Amino acid sequence: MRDVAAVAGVSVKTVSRVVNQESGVSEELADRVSNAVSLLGYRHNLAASSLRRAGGKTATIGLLLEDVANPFSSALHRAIEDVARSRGIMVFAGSCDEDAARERDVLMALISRRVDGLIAVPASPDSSTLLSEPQRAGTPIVFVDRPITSGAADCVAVDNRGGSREGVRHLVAAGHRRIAFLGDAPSIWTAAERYAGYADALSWADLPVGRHLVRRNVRSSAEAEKATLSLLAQPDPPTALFTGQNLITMGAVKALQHRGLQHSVAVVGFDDFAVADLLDPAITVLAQDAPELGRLAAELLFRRLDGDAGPARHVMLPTSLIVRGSGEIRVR
Amino acid sequence: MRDVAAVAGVSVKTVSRVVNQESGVSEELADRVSNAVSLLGYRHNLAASSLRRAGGKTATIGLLLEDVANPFSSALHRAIEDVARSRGIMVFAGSCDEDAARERDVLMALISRRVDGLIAVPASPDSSTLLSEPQRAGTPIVFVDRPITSGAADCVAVDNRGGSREGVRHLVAAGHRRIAFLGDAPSIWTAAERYAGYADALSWADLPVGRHLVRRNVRSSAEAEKATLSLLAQPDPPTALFTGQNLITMGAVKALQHRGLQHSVAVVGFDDFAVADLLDPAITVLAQDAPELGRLAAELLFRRLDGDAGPARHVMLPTSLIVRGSGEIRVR
DNA sequence: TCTGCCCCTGACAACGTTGTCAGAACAGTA
DNA sequence: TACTGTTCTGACAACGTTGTCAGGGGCAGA
Repeated sequence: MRDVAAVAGVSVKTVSRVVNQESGVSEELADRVSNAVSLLGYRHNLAASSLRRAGGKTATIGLLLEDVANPFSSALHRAIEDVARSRGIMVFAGSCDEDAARERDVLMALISRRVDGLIAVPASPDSSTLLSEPQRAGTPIVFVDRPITSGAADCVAVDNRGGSREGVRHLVAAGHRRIAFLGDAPSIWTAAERYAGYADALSWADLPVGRHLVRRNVRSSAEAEKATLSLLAQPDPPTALFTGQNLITMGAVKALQHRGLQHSVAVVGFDDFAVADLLDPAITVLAQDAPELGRLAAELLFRRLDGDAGPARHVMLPTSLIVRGSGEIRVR
Repeated sequence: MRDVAAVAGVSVKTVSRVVNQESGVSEELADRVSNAVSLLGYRHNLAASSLRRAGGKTATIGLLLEDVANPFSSALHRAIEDVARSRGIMVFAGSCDEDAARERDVLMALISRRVDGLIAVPASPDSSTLLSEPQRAGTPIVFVDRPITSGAADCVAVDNRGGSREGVRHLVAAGHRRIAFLGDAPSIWTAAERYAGYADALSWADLPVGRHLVRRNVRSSAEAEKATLSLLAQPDPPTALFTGQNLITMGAVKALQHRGLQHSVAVVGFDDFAVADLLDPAITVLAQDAPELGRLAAELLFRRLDGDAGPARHVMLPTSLIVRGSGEIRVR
């Protein structure tokens, strides 16, 4: 900037004014400065700028995701990026792998970089650092997909419980009475909610929640496949499966295909996935609108950055049941 | 930091020393400082630090992707993140949507933020800004998935042409002589290479490249579906399809299912995708190792950041043919 | 001609750090 | 005791920018 000023024969402050498009610089000087800028290939240094500027805004937000490579996370990421970009803001994204220690590391790295705001999918609902550290630093944080129970904070999530209830009722309506549940670890809030919805629907239909029909610690597609095989090998096997997550759905379908039961055992899965409609039968799912979730979270965050100091808001989005075939297989 | 110094009764420089874990601070003072740090909840400001520090490193790299939400891009992203994190470096990722103007915007935003290095999937092979701007700023850049032709630069890519050749030969070996090609816009380097591999294989087998069997501007799954239907409606329809990208593969499969031809028309696709093995028939694909691609790109970049000033390197990874059924359907 | 006002412009300090260097305190040696 | 060397500490300037404020010049009105 000093060099530009020297070439243009003005002061650095005038260069600063031109670069920031402030008013009150004569056209002639502005032109001289612009020319010097392109001559020297000068690029504005945002870090130095935000250091001095009021509020020290860095035009940067941080994103704590489960895994940037997972389709749900990356759909959130993209939606948030789009909102951020419309305001000239860049996004740091970090993967936490459902691991509290890793989550804390990423959080601290983001705070060190003085992000203006944070959006997080919390690994655990009772993380205290996720609330206290941003608060201490004066950085607003919005939670997506899962709330946090250790304090009040903005949150955008889907109606996991209601959606699951609807999905399981759909199976009941097809005549099923032995409906199995396969889900992620109950420590994950969404998995717990989805199980609760399953239990709701069964009790609404006056059906018992059979322990032998429930698998609540399924962590991967391969585990889902094994768990499904073990469910099917029982004396009184389920006639329908409710799967609590897309990887689990895929594993379960694989197991059904393996046993040649894909046309006789019904499946409803939580979360849509690519080509679910190309399978035979096509898979009935409860879809959640991840882009919308991300967009809303970003807008909540930017409202905070714009000065909104109102009470914490909770936004709940509905899921939608997409009927494709696998969930409409009637009981034999 | 000034506050911490006041509380600990030392100078700011001593606080700086403790925070950076420099040697040569007596244990007593270091303890006093540490206590003051946690008492006040002080957090190191990396932006200010990098402003002053030699070389002005920001411990940050930038990633220019096609779309953070696309599975290939996000797999790259994750692999790069993992290498970066092991060095305490955060990653900015931006989506360019194959659009040169958008790419330029993201690039400039990253340069303004003084990223230490860049990794890019270039939208076009002859972008000059993508080389000149980082060079001017002294920021090393590594290209992934596609090279850039307008100058010498590090690049990590897959053997698109060789892989496609292998895939098409596989179809030829199953007796096919009318093999269609469906691919993305030829302006995208990978699409052009894959088409070249297709043409190579046909000429190797002394088969003509029939214009009526080639569709080179397919941009989405829906377009692929339409294009496939039009190919099949011809008087002399193809007996096999070679699809140049996973969304195209999905669209083509959908069209085949629609016409009930999935068991009579062979398909080999470039790029693997989730549940390709659950379809009926399961889809034979040429898989590329995206995480490895990302890892290698990140390591090349960090080698540059560590001072390697050698000539530009090109790394080429092989693809692997995964035989699953759809590509082994023999000609009737 | 002088006063007052507005418009431009630039000098200077400050943002939160760290590199440089000099000084203080102490121990060891002649 | 005087000198040297080592270890620890702090004052100061600087990184690249912008907020603040004051000064210079031009113009209208008295």
